[in-house]
Amino acid sequence: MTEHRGQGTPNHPARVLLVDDHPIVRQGLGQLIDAEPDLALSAEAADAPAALAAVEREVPDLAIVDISLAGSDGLELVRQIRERWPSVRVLVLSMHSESVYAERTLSAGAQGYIMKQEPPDRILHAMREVLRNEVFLSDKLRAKLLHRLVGGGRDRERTPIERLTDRELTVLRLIGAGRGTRQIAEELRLSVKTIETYRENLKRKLHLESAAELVQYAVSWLQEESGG
Amino acid sequence: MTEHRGQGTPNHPARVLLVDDHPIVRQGLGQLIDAEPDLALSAEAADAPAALAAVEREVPDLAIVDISLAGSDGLELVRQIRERWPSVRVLVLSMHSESVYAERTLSAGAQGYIMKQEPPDRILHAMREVLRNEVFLSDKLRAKLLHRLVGGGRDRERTPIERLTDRELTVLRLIGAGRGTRQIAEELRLSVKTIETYRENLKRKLHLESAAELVQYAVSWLQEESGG
DNA sequence: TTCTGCGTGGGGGATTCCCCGGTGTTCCGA
DNA sequence: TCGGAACACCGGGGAATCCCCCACGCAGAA
Repeated sequence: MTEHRGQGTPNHPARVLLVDDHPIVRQGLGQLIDAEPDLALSAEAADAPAALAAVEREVPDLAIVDISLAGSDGLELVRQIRERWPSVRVLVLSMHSESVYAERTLSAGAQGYIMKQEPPDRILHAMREVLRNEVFLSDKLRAKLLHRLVGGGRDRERTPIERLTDRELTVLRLIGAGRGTRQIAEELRLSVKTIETYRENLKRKLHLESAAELVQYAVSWLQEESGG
Repeated sequence: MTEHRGQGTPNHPARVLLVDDHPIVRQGLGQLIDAEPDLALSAEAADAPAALAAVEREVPDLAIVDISLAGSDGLELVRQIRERWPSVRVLVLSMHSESVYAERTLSAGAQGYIMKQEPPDRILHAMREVLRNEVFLSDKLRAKLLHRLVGGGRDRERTPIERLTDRELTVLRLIGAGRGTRQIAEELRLSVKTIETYRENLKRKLHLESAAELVQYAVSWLQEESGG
């Protein structure tokens, strides 16, 4: 087996780029990385343009990206990094609960998703897993995805959104637009019961646990759709 | 003039308590404080109960509190600290834009408000100002508050969000995070009926027509809050 | 044909929505 | 010092919904 760049041996520590708009978070992560002999801080960036410039300049082994960057979209940054520098692995660090964002970050090209609430040693573990070319996810999320593979035949490469029916997609848009069940039924000239069925199907297919989470998902998905 | 405790002389460094639910942020702030001879890290806490226990045990000179603690309300924590230990000064550290939260934190008893987007030396400066018994705010916010005192027309220039009650704002955040009514009631240890009342008030104050619109509003508001 | 997915609808209990009402406290101005 | 807001909290009750089941017809695929 040929040698991989950035495997993180003590002789050649893996070079890490931090992308977060909070200086304190960068400081905390930087210290965390400095204390590890197999990791080295390559550069820091506070926004997407600076991050892309740093990637171009440094071509790090790993980029840790906060998806809720000020102004622009962290997801789009992940997409651009992975598209133009496939060798740069990406670990997404977020303060949001994984139910809404984790799958999107993976389909944007990230190799891992971890929350800021996690303890430092777990974050280090996530970084090393991603550097070893493994995918890092919480056990809960991993179970979700595995469960899908077992049941699903050829659908595994499709994003959850793409597995939705036309009608389900229409209903999802209307939910994201702030419409209630009865209102959707009237607009589509369908029974309220039918809309309820679609909402159930949406919850199941998108792995959401409640109607509240469904609306949250729909609104943020719709914003991402129309906003970039 | 008698000597004040915790003035932060090199002989008696000011003792600082960190309250934040993100370990990385605590690490970054902790390192920041350790590097300063006039400041000393007293304790850390990840949630409100642990913070209150730490205050009781340590009685620090300064508490740095993140208002968006997981689940419960950081504002309420500030209130309780200031009520029971008036000698403990509080600096609120937040990722949210100051226009919404800064005034509330001041009237809850905090002596300062600073955003996580600020550079570390400015955060240190804010800590020292508060320890010197000065109020720390950004110039912009300081001007805004003065302007409000001069001009009598108070509510005219206030955004609908700024007219919300503290509790209403907390509930709005939880709605935007995808929580249902029952879940919010459990997290805040209140009756379901109380949460229903807050939702009604939110709808009325934000000029929304239905629960669906309220959730839509809450989700998109929270996204632009945490992203900009 | 049989099977599977899709669009459509229903039953029924639990929960929420949405309007009404109330209490107790705090704070502020007359 | 005496209202009178504003705020936090809670309840009743009927309508609407959520959320778990199920069913039917129809198209295309196996």
